[in-house]
Amino acid sequence: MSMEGQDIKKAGLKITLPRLKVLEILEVSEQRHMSAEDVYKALLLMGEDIGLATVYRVLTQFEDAGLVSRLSIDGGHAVFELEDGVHHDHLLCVSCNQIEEFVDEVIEQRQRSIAIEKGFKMTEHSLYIYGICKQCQEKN
Amino acid sequence: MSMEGQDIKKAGLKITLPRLKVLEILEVSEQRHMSAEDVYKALLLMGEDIGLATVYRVLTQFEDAGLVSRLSIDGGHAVFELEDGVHHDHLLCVSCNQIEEFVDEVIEQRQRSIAIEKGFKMTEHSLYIYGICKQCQEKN
DNA sequence: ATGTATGCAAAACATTTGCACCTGG
DNA sequence: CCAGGTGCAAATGTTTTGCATACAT
Repeated sequence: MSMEGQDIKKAGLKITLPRLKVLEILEVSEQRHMSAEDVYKALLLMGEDIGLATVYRVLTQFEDAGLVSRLSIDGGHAVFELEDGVHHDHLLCVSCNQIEEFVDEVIEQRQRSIAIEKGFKMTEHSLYIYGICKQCQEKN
Repeated sequence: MSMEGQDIKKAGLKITLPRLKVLEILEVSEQRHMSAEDVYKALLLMGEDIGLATVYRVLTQFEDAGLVSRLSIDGGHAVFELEDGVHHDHLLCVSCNQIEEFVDEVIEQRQRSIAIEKGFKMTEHSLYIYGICKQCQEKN
């Protein structure tokens, strides 16, 4: 029995099989960024019979608990990643949908300044850089 | 007959009443950022009987033509703004949904550098700062 | 005339919710 | 035991699409 039950309990949630399995998928999956559908399919492959609605509910609860964070890709669907406590932004390949992460303190600082200039109390921000990754450029 | 017909024609589109009216709404409306639904309702108020599907189609065509740009707010629905040729990013008030614009050359430059560092050929980027605007802060 | 554009209703899509049943502590 | 969790199906909200009709050039 792994340790992640603790995280779930700390979030005020009961340790149930669906919640353990969703967390496990996020941890063991080769892809760091997964949609609810991705998680659902991975669970099916594992032989777990967990409904898609439950996957959505669990991911939302995990988000509220700070265990995962939700990225909203270009208006369309959401993807989730395990929260590691380190804020970062994302680069997305529009060709292969690969996602890379980056941290840039200059941008963070400018954002804070802009919010202050405009009289906003910043609650969060989202920055996505879209482009074609190295591998996809080489492919053409 | 206003001049905007030219823009529509340049985009390779026929000058039709729905297209002229949608463009007019975007130009005369007090709100610079409008959802398809907002445009649709404004048309109804004007007494124009234009279908919502047509509004979506026209806005998408205008986007392709570079006449408007589409913002994807926080995963949910899209809003459109007239394209003025000057790139800018957005600050959104999470309380009153007001949208402000800003331009920051430092952030633009850092984004370009990051794309290069990561081997990406940047195609576009989106940056949204969420927060509580001055007026909403004062209200509480 | 004829290729486009439009309106309507239906479909699509991601996500959420109501409700009866199940289950963890 | 029983509050909370789950599965399923139906509802949601936004956007898209099929198709028959109407219109711009």
